[in-house]
Amino acid sequence: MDVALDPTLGCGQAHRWRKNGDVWEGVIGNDAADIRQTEDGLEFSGTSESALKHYFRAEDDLKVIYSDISSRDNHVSSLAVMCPGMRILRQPAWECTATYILATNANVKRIGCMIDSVCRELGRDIGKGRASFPSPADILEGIDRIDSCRLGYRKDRLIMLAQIVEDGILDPEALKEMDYPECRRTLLGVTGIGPKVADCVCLFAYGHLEAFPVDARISRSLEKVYGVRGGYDRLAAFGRERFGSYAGYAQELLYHSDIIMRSRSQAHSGGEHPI
DNA sequence: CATCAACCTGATCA
DNA sequence: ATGATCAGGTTGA
Repeated sequence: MDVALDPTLGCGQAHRWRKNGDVWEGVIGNDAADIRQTEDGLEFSGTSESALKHYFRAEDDLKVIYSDISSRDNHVSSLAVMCPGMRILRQPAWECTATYILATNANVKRIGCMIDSVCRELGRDIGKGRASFPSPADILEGIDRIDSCRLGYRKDRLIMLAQIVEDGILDPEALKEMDYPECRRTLLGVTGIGPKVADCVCLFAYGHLEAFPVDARISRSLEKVYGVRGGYDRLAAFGRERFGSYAGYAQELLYHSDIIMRSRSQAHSGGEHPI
């Protein structure tokens, strides 16, 4: 399995990975996993190889996927060359849905803070100072401690989500059987899940690789690179039509390149040299 | 279907 | 130092 850890774990599709030296520390399911990139693969502890392969979607043939989206678009083609080994993850359905409900209208840093505190306050200790992402029952049982997580208006949305899952009104497992349109439609029925979150969950949890989530970054990229502008549906449709059945991979490449570009331009803009 | 203000909170900027 | 603005959106009018 060819995978580049840095772009895969560091580009914001999953929010719980932190790089400590050359080791990526995080949580996969209930495993406190540590992963390190070596010359010829991965070195890992705290989890199993099968769990790792599942999480990294080892069955995705990057060669096929990259060449498909590259053949459709020159810009993405050059990004693919610059960023080999970036993979879409397969995150646990419940966790992914809950974290993306929390990840609305906040910057990356704050999203990380919110999710960390939710795990710390409501999840279970899994060793190495890490905690699992809380189950719906964990959240409902610890509901009196949730204020300390400072989720703002996301708090009620998270509680409602936990409640409908606990009540069996929404079954994250059942959505695995659905195709992309049905999965998306079902998710959109949940309070707090709009088109962007629905597409993220479709892509990062349910493996609908044709999903093309449009966030603020992608919106900027599409305008800058392709001169396309418009509302959510228009931009998402553009992405799916242009990049095809692996539009989600193209989206991640565009997203990742925007991070690189913006961090570069910031570094050259001057004016932010503290001390 | 497009537009728009309001919404928790914490960081950044003027 | 203190107020405005913004940040990986969603909702309801």
